Amino acid sequence: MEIKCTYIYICIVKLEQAIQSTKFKSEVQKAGLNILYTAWWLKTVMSRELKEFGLTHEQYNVLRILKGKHPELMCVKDIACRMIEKSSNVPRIIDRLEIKKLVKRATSEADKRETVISLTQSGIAVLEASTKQLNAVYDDIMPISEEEASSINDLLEKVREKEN
Amino acid sequence: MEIKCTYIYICIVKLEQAIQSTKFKSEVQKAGLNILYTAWWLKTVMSRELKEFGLTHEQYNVLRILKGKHPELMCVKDIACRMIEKSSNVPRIIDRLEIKKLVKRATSEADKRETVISLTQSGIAVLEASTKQLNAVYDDIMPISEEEASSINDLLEKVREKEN
DNA sequence: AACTAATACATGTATATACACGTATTGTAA
DNA sequence: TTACAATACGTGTATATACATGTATTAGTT
Repeated sequence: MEIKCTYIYICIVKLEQAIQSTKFKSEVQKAGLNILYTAWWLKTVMSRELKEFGLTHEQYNVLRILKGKHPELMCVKDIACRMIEKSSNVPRIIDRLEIKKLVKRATSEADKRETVISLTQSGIAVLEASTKQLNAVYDDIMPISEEEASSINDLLEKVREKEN
Repeated sequence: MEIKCTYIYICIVKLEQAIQSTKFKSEVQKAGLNILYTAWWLKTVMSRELKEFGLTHEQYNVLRILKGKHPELMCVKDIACRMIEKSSNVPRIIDRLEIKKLVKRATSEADKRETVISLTQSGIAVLEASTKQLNAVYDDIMPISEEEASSINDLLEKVREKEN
């Protein structure tokens, strides 16, 4: 795949080629870099697809979370704790989605501190179309078996074991 | 580990807890989310350490790349192609490093379009101290064997196989 | 009931990301 | 040799990230 960046065109597979480095302190350190690089690569591929729908990666993530509870309303903190990147500024992401009329904001009756968010019909439509596209791409770009995927899941959870 | 975020405190290990979701379309999709989440987690842990040295993750990355060729000078594009996140805006990262006197800019004699960058003594000192700290943390937070790390490396490279 | 702490979220700032574009310099071709 | 394309990198814009702070509301304490 050719990814256009500001300064370079890349077409790479191995980490050594990707970051032009051959000496790693250990396999563990290399794994750390590999995780960071693979995440960047995944985000780049997905963002490219989402762009067609006028969505960023994080905007899509918020829509997907809302869909998970739809037609229930969700408050900002419940969305935030489901985000992949926990430090995302959810109110601001909702700002952009609201401008595009993909979600609606309202003040909660039960607790007036809370802002409750709901998907609009337009939001549902955009989410469904983009999800369909994204799933197709996902299947295509991740040529691994369910068993291999399971191994990755187990190993990554072991990596994070000491979340202390 | 307790990570302070704008809205929440988290103390989690399993992806299901991390993003409050139990239904994944497949192990492959879960692996995608796991990679994204683990990368965010790693960056957060490393950034916390780097903060003591007044460095961001990407600023550290640029210093590390410069060190790899030191005392050779490097131009901006050679730094860019070694970055983990390829879309980083390297000139701007160098701006911040220059303000902190950790690197020096000069125009290349051979090609006047190029800006060549070099580490200052202060830059070397800060890099060495932060690397020492970071390596200790790395060893501590990634409790996996070299063999397990190798598996991760092989699997992630398989994930990116279709970089087409 | 009044006071204080905690919670929810909006907003502000510095930096980074993603991408477009402008300017200077170099390479290439008519 | 003059034009034109390519390259290098700085700069501008919108959004996101990371974090601090302000305001309104609720919960808890005396």
